[in-house]
Amino acid sequence: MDTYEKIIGLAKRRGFLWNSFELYGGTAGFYDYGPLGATMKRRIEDIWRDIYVIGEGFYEIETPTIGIEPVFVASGHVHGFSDPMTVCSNCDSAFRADHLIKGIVEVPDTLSAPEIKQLIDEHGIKCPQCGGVGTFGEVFDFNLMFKTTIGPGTQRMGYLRPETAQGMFINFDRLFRFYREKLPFGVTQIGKAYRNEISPRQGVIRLREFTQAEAEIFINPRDKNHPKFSMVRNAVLRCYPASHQQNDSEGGGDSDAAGDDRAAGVIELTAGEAVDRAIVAHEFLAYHLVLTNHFLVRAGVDPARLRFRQHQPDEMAHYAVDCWDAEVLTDRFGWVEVVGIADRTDYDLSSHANHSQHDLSVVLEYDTPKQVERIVIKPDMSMIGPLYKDKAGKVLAALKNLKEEDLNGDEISIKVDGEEIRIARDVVGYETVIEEVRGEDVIPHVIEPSFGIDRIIYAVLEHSFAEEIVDKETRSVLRLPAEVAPVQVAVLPLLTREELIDPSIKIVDMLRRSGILVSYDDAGTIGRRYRRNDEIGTPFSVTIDYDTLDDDTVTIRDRDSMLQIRVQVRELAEKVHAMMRSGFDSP
RNA sequence: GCGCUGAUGGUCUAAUGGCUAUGACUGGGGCCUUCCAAGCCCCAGGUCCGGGUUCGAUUCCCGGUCGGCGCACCA
Repeated sequence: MDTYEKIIGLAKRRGFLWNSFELYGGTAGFYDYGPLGATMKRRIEDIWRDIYVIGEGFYEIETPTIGIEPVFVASGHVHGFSDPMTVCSNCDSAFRADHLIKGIVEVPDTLSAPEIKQLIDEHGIKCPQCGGVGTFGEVFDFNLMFKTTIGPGTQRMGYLRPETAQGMFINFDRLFRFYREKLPFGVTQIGKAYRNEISPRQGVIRLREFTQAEAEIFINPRDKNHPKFSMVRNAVLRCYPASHQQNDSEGGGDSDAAGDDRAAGVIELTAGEAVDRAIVAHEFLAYHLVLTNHFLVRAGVDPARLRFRQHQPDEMAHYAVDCWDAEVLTDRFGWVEVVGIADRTDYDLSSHANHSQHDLSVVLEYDTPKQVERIVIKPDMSMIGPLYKDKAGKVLAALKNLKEEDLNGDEISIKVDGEEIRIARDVVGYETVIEEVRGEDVIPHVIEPSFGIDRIIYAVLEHSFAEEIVDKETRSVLRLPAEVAPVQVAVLPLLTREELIDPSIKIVDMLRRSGILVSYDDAGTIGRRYRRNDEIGTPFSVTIDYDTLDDDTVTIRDRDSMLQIRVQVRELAEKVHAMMRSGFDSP
């Protein structure tokens, strides 16, 4: 049994993760979070909020999970998020149609489905599976977005969002005002996204409905330095730069098997070095690599099984400047992407500006207004008007665009509708004025860290899972950080006796009132109950014994060391809170 | 989506063309028990779905669903 099986088995048995719709036979690509899973997920999301919403001041917004068609036309998902496919009628194998004609056309992306089909037929493409010629059926587009209709009738198309990002981009102008028209600012969203995967497998690693936590940070394209970079300059990152990935068969490599040397190309360096040596494109991106690293480790990812892999140039979206994936090492799937951190430039805002016909540029005010010398051209319209009649308007516009150097000589040459027109110099007057320019129009660039919460939860489960031999028995333990454990304290009467149960119940109430997630368990022997709690990652167990009745003390038992300390009941809540922050207080 | 393969209590598993479908673990109740899955008694719980063959199907056949592996896919 490999680790994946153990984790999924444990998660199923103990109420972390269940296959959805199991009562009706189940459906691939959907998972339910059970009581412990949902609690753990919420707590991981809260760590994320603590870092991004509170720590960075990036407010969280909430936008619909259904989007209208124009949004996804602008984002490129309607056209780009689908793949042309075709099926061989002989062996029923399905193929990417554009891949079949790769050797024939340079850019198959631009072709329509019928055009691809025609090329396949003309060139007698063989089926890679069975070798059949002329066996391919029609080429059809398979779009990975779930489609629906909005309102009665079927007129208006809607799509379930394939990412949460677009909801933030299309609110840019509102957000910019909210943040009082200053760059940089950030906004976040945690929510569901949907992709109708062709063949989802690998359990929770590839889902049709999943949770994303995304931040969109709008920055000044002229200044990608980060105001707080000095605070993270010395933070160490495990980087796997594109230039070190040559030996990998594929840049992606997220699910290729084995390979113990995969760490070979990984280098450890500080964020400062990464920027100084131009390994990471700029400070803003490096700052967010560090922040991502903080978050993942705090959530319970093993730092030794975490790396930042840079996208290869051909792997990156064409508009992106630089892109890094946080990857975690898993037992069965190898390195798996859990976070993508990209500089998306002005691609999204420009595209929405074009498609929506709304200007999304902002004025960047200079610190001090610049004095700019400018010439103002003053043509004599009483001459030009009668001379050029219906063309006069265009002539005027062309003249206004002239530069000072164009005004030398006796004649001025302009082009109107491709025709050269010469105008006597003395018809056009001009003067030089000093203007105050307060700023310039720019479209902000976007830094986007995008987190796959479900994958992170799986990674945390796997990385915190351990089996150890204690007294010849195997002890399964989830070494979850106290901050993410779905049960923080188990309260256990040493024996199932009324005189111990009564004070135990009182202690449960007391701890719960102080905000601790408590479970109470009096079934079976004390050892069995410790093991049960080890398996779900409960960091501390409080045991009530006969000494409790005498001197009002209880023991606190530490999940990881299995050691115990004795504390006064009146100090218990405070001690537990302290230990959840800074670890078990060893005897 | 294609090919191969599997599916029996919550979990793991045995067996079978007809008989009360096996066992372990877990779970519930009780006895015992003064700190790391001890023991004893009792209880609950199962043949993935649909169709076919058959007097009779959990078992054989076909289709579906789900899982695993390989191929393809993973903006």
